[in-house]
Amino acid sequence: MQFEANHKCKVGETMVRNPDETKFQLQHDRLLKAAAHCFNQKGYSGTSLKDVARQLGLTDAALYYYVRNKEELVYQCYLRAADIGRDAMDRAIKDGDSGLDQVRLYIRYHLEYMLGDRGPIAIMSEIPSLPPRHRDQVLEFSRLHSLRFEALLKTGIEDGSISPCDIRMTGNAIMGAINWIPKWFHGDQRTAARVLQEFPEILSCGLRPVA
Amino acid sequence: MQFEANHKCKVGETMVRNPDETKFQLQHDRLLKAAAHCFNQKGYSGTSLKDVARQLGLTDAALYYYVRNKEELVYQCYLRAADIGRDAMDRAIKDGDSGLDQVRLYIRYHLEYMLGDRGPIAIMSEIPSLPPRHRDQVLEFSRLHSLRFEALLKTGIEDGSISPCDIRMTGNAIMGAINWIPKWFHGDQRTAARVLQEFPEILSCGLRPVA
DNA sequence: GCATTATTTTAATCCCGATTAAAATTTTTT
DNA sequence: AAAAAATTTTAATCGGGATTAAAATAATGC
Repeated sequence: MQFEANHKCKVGETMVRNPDETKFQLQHDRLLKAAAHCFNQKGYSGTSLKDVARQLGLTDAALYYYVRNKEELVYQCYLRAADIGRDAMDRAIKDGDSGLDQVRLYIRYHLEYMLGDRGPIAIMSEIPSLPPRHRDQVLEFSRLHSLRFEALLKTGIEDGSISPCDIRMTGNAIMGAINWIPKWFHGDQRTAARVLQEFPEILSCGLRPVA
Repeated sequence: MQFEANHKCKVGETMVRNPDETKFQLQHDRLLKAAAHCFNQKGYSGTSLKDVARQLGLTDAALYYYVRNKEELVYQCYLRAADIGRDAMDRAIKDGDSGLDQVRLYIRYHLEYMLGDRGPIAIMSEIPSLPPRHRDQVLEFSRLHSLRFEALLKTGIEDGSISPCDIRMTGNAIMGAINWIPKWFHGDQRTAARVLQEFPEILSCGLRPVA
């Protein structure tokens, strides 16, 4: 994903786009993470741009250099979250053997991202409050992701690694448990390790066939 | 739990407390449910009192007859949620046989309340944004509830109905899956029945000993 | 070191939502 | 039906947070 600065650049005329945008990219990335943290903590409307800015040692007005407005900030946070989720899913499908295996790996990879360098990731809990265009797009991404996850379950049931179940509900349960993590996890590495250790097993062991 | 009107009543003097407070109670209860619905949907800060009032066919100012302010509204929603959770827990412990049985029953009862007449129930996702006094109290209730749930798991492990696991993480996973439901459930009875049918099994089948 | 571009701040504006007091309406009591 | 109490509305205040423009500062290329 590529994000652009808010400032207008007449390319090839007076102003020139910064050829090496790494500085901007880096700050922009920090911004999305700080925002994700705040949004997860206090919700979209509950966090002021000042809150986010404070974490970056900036003024609220400074954020407008990186983002058109607050709504675009959540939007981009959500896009980033979708990206990361997709990434975890892709890897799980590639690396996984059976369906159960892929499910377990997806959970693992996703958690590694959430709790590791790429975290915090915004939980998409306020999609309805986005304006129609963005909402529909994010909703579509979210729907797609759910479908892919459900497909893993289906695969598992077909290859016998997962015992038959209501795919939709099972998917909702597993995703819910994952999405709720930011509500009680507050960054200590001890706990992060424990989550990484336990969750993939907890969330997938109920799927195994009784044999 | 008993809630009082915002209006001051000099009992035994000029003004007399309404002897039959059922009208007030009823409206107050409707208010908490409407608020819970909004809060679950758009978050605490994201919902205006006007939003809540609209659902009741009232003006925003009218709500102040029932609660001191917006914060007290969430607070009471959370107290109500705690009450209902406690209720489900009490019944589960009373009715349940083994630890696993109690866990399953707790999930069942809680879902019946959430999706039935007592719903919607506010998910306590914004405890941190309450003012210190209320926050600490709700946090305590929440902590207690989690402990009781973990105790069920412990009982189950001891009586052999649940296979050994990380109690804390398992509890978090199950509670998370439940708490997330309002994010995707939007009131259709078809789905409600399905949740009720599937969730207790999904969330507890992973606990059984492999044997 | 100068000129240009990139980044941030200062200092306003603007609007929305919470809150309140007083007035109006509805309900209950007698 | 009048009086009292309960409930709701109207109309105002008030502050906070989003947003913007212009100015200031930092960084970079030459």
